[in-house]
Amino acid sequence: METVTESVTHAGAQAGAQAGAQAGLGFAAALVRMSHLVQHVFADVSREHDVTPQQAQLLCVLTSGDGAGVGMTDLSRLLHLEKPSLTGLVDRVERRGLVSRVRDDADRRACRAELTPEGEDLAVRVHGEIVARLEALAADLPGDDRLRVADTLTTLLARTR
Amino acid sequence: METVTESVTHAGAQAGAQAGAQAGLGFAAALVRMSHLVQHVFADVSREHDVTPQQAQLLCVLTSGDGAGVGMTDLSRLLHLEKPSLTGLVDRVERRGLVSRVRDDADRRACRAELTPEGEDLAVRVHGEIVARLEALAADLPGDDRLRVADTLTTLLARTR
DNA sequence: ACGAATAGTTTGTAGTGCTAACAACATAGT
DNA sequence: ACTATGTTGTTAGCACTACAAACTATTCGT
Repeated sequence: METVTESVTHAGAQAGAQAGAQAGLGFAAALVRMSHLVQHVFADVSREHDVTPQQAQLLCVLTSGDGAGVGMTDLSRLLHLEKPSLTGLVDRVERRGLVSRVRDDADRRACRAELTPEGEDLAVRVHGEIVARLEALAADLPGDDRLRVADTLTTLLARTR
Repeated sequence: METVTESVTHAGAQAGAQAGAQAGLGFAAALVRMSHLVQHVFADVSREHDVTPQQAQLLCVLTSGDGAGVGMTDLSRLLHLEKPSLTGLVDRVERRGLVSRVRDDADRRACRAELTPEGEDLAVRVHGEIVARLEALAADLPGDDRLRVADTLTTLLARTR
């Protein structure tokens, strides 16, 4: 616990020192900045494909499914959204013809969101473009480092489930 | 360049394969997931302090300054926001008494955004809490790995400036 | 069959972020 | 000095995001 507190002070001091220096960001600070960069890439790519980042994320989550569509409740968990937020998001994406709601035969309350062919197409293009840009950013990084980062982050992510 | 293309296909195949497996995410996929996690932490902490993530980010950026405040144009660059978006954001944060606009003596068009004492206080608390949670998440990670990730990401971030 | 739980939607509110159009000031050119 | 041009920040209007509270329709436990 002392380690944590110490790191906080440390990172705070660094952040206050100089904005553009980039000399040895703390672990947390590096993650935060990286997160902003990723969000930025996400926003750029989404915009170029005429959807919002949230809509793009919805499409990408749907591609990960087995193709049978995902229920609204599951989706809200996957996207960390309350149900009313999701209703609106799916509404807007459905209006654009990228997704369609399919009523569940087994449970007449439920419905699943499925990608339309255009939605599938867009999702694949957006996903590919985002991955490509991130890989491109790291292109001149030693392959070893890239692998270690991916592995370490994967481990860290696994612990949060 | 071939490496990039290959990685894309690779990551795409992995993403489609299984959602919860977590076995060896690609570099880009790991970054994207990490980004979502960070965003989530940001949102949680901000909410607990009764501000939005965007407002919290604004406060944090202002603490990094030398205390003399930051001009709106500079802020919009730092936050990747168009100027009208920033006007609104600063309006709302100013209404909450966390920031105040100070007119520039040298250029009477310009103004600088400065943290009020309460804003400074909140910024420090939010920043500390975010860093603490991220460090806590990585607490059971080997210190070596944590350092390497921080260094590699710092290098990567430096190249995008 | 009846009450509680669940799936999703509607309503109302606050905030976000963009473009286009604007007002005020600063600066360079003549 | 004076006008043209650029800069700084704002306003207006739009679409989207996200939430809580309240609602409808259906399912499930007993």
